[in-house]
Amino acid sequence: MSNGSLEVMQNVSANLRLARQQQGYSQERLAELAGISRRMLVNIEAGESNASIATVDKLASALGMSFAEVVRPPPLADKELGLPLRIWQGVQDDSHGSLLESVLKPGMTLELWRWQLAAGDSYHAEADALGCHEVLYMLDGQLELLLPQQQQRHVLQAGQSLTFALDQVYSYHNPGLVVCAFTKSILMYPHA
Amino acid sequence: MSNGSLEVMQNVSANLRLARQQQGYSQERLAELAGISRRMLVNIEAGESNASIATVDKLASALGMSFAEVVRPPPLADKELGLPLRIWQGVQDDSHGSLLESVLKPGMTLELWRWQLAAGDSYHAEADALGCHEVLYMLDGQLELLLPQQQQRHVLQAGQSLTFALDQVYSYHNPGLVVCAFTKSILMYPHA
DNA sequence: GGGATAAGTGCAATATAATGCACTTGTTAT
DNA sequence: ATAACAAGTGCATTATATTGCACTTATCCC
Repeated sequence: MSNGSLEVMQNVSANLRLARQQQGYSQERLAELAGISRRMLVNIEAGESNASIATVDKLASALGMSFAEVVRPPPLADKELGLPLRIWQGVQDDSHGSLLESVLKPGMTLELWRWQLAAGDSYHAEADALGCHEVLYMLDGQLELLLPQQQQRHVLQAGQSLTFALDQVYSYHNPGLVVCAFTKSILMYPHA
Repeated sequence: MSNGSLEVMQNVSANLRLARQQQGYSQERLAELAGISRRMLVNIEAGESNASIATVDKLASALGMSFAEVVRPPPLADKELGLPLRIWQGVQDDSHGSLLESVLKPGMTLELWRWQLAAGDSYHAEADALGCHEVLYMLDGQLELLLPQQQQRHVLQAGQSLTFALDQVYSYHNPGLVVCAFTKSILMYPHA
C-alpha cells in the first residue's frame, strides 16, 4: 500500500468507481464478480493501492471494460484537446497554384487538412510514425496515390475515400486536367 | 510471478523491449534509470511478471513514454482498424433534398461523414457518449450550430471548422438560401 | 585464447500486495 | 427504533512481487 500520488492510480480509482456505480454494483458484488477481495477494491477505489496489472484487469473485465479504458485519464474538455473550441479559420500554405490548408490545429490526436493539387501537380512524403493512419476523402477531381512499398497505385474519384498507414513512403499526383480537392485526416494511435 | 497469459502483460513486455532497444539501453542501464532491479526487468520483458502499476509506470517514465503507450496493444493494420484499405464509395442516405453520406465505415475509432443540408433544413441530435468529439468542416454555404446546454450558437462559413464534445444535445440548421455542405468527423476517446 | 558486455536462470531473502475478519459510520426503509 | 445494506477502517495473516547475488550462455573485440 503506497500513497495515491501516481496519476495512473488516480485514473484507475476514478474510472472504476464511476463505472461500478453506473452499472449499479456494490463494492461487494463487484469484488465477487472480479474474483478479488472487497478489501482490495476499497483500497483501489480510495487510490491507496499500488495494484498489480492482473488485479486491475480482473476488475476491467468484470465491468465489461478494456484495460485501457480503466487506466486512461478522464475525457478531456474541448480546449484541452488542442482542438478549436471556437471557430477556426484554416491556415493556408499556397504554393504554385496548389493549396494546403490545415483545418484543425496540427499536432494533436486528429489532424484535418484540406488540399488542392493543381492539374499535373505532385507531392511526395516520407514514412512517418508507426500507428498513424491517413484518411483521404475526395471532394473534386481525381487523385493518384502511390504506395511503392506495397506496390499499389490507386486513383480516387470525387466521393471516394481511402485509408492507409503512414509508416510508409507515399506520394500524391493529380493526373487530371483540372484542379483536384480532397480532405486528409491524420489519426494518431487509433486504439480501443 | 504468474504465467504470461494476460494480454496486457504481453503488450507491456513487447512495448518495453522495443522501446528500450530503440533507445539503445541495456537492461541493466534501464533498470538503473527506472529505479528497479534488473531481475524484475528481465521478468517483465519475458512476460513472466504480474507487475504493479507503479513498476510499469517507472519504466514508462524512464523511457519517456506515457503509461498508456506502454500498455496499449501494438498498432493495427489498416484492415483490422475497420477502415477501408481499398477505395470506399460512400454510403448515401438521402432524405428530402438533404444528403447524409458516410465516408468511412461507421462505428470505428474515427467516423467521417459528408453532409448536405437543403436551404432552411434542420437536424437535431441527442447527447452521445462522454469522450466522443465531433469536428465540423464547412465546404460550402453556411451552417448554424446550436449547443443549448452551453447556451452557444455558432454560424460557420465555408472554410471554417469547429469542434465540440458529443456528450450534449446539439442541432444543425442551414440558415442560408442555398444548400450547405460540410464534413463531420467523429473521434472516439481521443487520448494520448 | 582471454576479457568484456548483454541477456537469461535459480534461489533465498525481503517488501508489499492481497486476503479475511471484526468493527464503525451513514443511509434508507419499515 | 430496528433492521438491512453499502461503504470505510484497523490489523494480523498469507500470497506474491521485488530484490540481490551467483551463475550460465552468447556475442563481440583485441
